[in-house]
Amino acid sequence: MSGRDRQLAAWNDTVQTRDQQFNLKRTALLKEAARAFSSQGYHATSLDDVAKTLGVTKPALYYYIKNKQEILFECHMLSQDLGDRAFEHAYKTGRNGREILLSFAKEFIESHNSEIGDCAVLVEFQALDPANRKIVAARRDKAQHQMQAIIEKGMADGSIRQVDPKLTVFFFMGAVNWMARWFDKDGPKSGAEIAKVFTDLLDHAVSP
Amino acid sequence: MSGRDRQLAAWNDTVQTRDQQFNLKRTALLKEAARAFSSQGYHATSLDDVAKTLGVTKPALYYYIKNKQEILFECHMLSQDLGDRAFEHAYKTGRNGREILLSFAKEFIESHNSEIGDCAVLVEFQALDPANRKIVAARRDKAQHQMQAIIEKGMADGSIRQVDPKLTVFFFMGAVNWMARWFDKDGPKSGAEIAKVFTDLLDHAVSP
Amino acid sequence: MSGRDRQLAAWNDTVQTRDQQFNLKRTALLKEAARAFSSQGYHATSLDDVAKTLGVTKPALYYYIKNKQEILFECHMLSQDLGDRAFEHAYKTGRNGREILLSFAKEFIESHNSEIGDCAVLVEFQALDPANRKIVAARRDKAQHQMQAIIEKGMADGSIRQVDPKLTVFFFMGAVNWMARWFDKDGPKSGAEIAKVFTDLLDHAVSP
Amino acid sequence: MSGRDRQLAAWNDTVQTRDQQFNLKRTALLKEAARAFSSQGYHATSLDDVAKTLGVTKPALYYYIKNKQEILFECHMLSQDLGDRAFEHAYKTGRNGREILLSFAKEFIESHNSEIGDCAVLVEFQALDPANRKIVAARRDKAQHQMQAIIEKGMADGSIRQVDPKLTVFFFMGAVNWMARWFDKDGPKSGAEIAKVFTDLLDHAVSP
DNA sequence: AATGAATGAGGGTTCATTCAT
DNA sequence: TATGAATGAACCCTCATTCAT
Repeated sequence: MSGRDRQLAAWNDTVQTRDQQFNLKRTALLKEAARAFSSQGYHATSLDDVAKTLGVTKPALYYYIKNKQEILFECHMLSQDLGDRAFEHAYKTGRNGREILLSFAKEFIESHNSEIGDCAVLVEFQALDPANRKIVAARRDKAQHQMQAIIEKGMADGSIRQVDPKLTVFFFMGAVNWMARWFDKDGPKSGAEIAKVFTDLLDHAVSP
Repeated sequence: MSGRDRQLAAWNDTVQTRDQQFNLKRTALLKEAARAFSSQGYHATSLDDVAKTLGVTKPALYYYIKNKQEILFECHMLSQDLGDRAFEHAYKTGRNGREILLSFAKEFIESHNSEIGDCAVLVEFQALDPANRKIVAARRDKAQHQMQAIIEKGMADGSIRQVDPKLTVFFFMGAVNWMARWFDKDGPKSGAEIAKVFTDLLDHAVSP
Repeated sequence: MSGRDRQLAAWNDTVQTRDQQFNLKRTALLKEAARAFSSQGYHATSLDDVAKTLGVTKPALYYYIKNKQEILFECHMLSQDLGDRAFEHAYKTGRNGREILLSFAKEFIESHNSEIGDCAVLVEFQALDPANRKIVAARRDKAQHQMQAIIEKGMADGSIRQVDPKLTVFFFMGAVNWMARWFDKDGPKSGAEIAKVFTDLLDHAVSP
Repeated sequence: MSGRDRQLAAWNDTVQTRDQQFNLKRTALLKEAARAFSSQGYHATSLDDVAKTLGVTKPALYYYIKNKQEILFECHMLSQDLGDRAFEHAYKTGRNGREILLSFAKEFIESHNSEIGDCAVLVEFQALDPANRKIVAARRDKAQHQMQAIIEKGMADGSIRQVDPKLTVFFFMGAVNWMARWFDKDGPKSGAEIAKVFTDLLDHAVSP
């Protein structure tokens, strides 16, 4: 059962309670939108397209969301939640800076490929409303600082060579964000395989 | 004299011949559009914005270009020209696979930061018309294969460790393409400095 | 107990028989709609607003009315019923043209302020469907002629000076209809006080 | 040549300079919109209707105005300008409170019937945006106070009997505003005739 | 008797594009 | 060469209305 089909199933499945139904459908909407935003971009995605894919008409979407902006904002929130969880997991499993960094990297990529859309590392920061942008930017900056701190810790404990922490984060996050534009869930490599390769490249890039 | 001012100067400079004038202005248009596309995206950039920045009205642009698509297409061509030149330069200066790869990487980043827009590594492949997309995709695939061949050569001559060539290319090109979204020519790091750091990270990522 | 609360009470009160219940709730609906139409206008009032004020959801309204038009039409009917009753009362109490006119005026204003909404002299004739408009126009014209006849009677019996009967009716009805836009039941003047002042102004306007 | 035709002529007339042309057309737009708002109401008037009457397509209107709200706001401004001019004229011509009041009343009605739309005493205060409403309300309140002051002056100088100044203003302005709903420029009475009748009724209503 | 969910029609607004001047 | 003016297509969003439950 492919990702798209799973979403449509979620939209039509009817065994749950009202509330569960609502949340399932809303999530299906967000995932499909995330997928579309990732592959075509926010402005190039019309709500008509999203609705058609979900098998409903455009106004039906407004039962679940306030407007198009809210979809984009919620997608960012979902993505950042995955980032937070990846951090938590990494802190628990890694024993030094480098291990924490690599654990985060792997988890971050894998979770984005499996949980939102079909690889919906979210991309369109600039399309956010000023108010929403502020919120997203705050979390994003915090995450960036967390990554930098991990790298600095690694440089201190000797597990990471001397690098520019900030640019190293940008370097890696660029590689990851860019996946949204080329990743194909039906392609030759699975999300997990890509996560492994990317993590390995990062490993060598920063190892002493 | 900053990049923006230089473009406006190009638009208004009047000593050249008709033909030179036309080409200068057309190039100024493409650069400004590339800059805008890079920072906000193709669909979020209106021709009104571009025209206003250049100090003309929207219909004036149509004297220099056929339509908005043509701008995007030409920007891709410019970017790919820079890629080709970076390859040529790299083949001349590198003595083994790794040196060629790194030479290309550095040249590619630097030239994009100095010659088109203010770092206009072009980003919106999906916004191209089918016809244009085919052309751009062909060149892009060729460049990708060139990079892969360089990596394979490096693995053969022992200058590059065993990696997945294709994903390594995607990894690095992601990091580079992503620059368009965050690079600030007035920021703390120059394009050349970033090129150095990114090349160094790539170096360690692939070195044996 | 304020007007709004009374309506909500009507909606929720449950001692009556089925039929009484139905009629009470339907009337509560019409009154609240009349109030909303009067203050914001027909097109600016959404059924969602009306439903929310009544503590129900929008589709529930359709149990009591056929559609939004019907509400408007029924409001006009209610208002015109009040007009008819005011005429009956005036004919009984007035002894000459002027007394009849003033009696009607006072009764008309007072009844509108107390019985429908919080002063819902109905205003949106133009928003009626052609079919409904025809019906309402017929009654309205009849009422207008009644008023003109009263004025003419007054001019004949010497209690009213020579005026243009039709424009005098328009003059006064304009003043009254306009109340819907500014009357505030919690304001400094009660409906009865305003009725008195307006009747007095009319009195002097037409007295010999 | 009727009012509607005159507007269309204004739209198409081409002898003036660019700037004059622009202003003429913008004014024609505002007048036609004022006419439509007056007879059907703001929300019931679609820009498509306005455009069609002017012989253009809807987006063409946006060359002259920012959005629908701006039209409504500008109409209020035009109307209030006429009010200001009527006050000035009245202060000059009237020798006591009553004369000033009546002079204002006559001028106000006449100018609205001849200068904006076909009697576009503006009506839809509640449809204004909060920001615009604040501005319009300030001017409206000032005008209301001016009228009250005139009435008080009349009561002081003995030319006006003891009345409630505020309600008297509301009474008369209601009669006048209501004209927008029934006045027909092709009807039996001209604007000037109605102005005369209404002023006469006001005169008797307030005279000692 | 009332609700959750969905639809179709319509309206405001933006924007690439054209054309006469 | 460049502008003013206008258009058509597309999009977001609202709302009255329906229907199964």
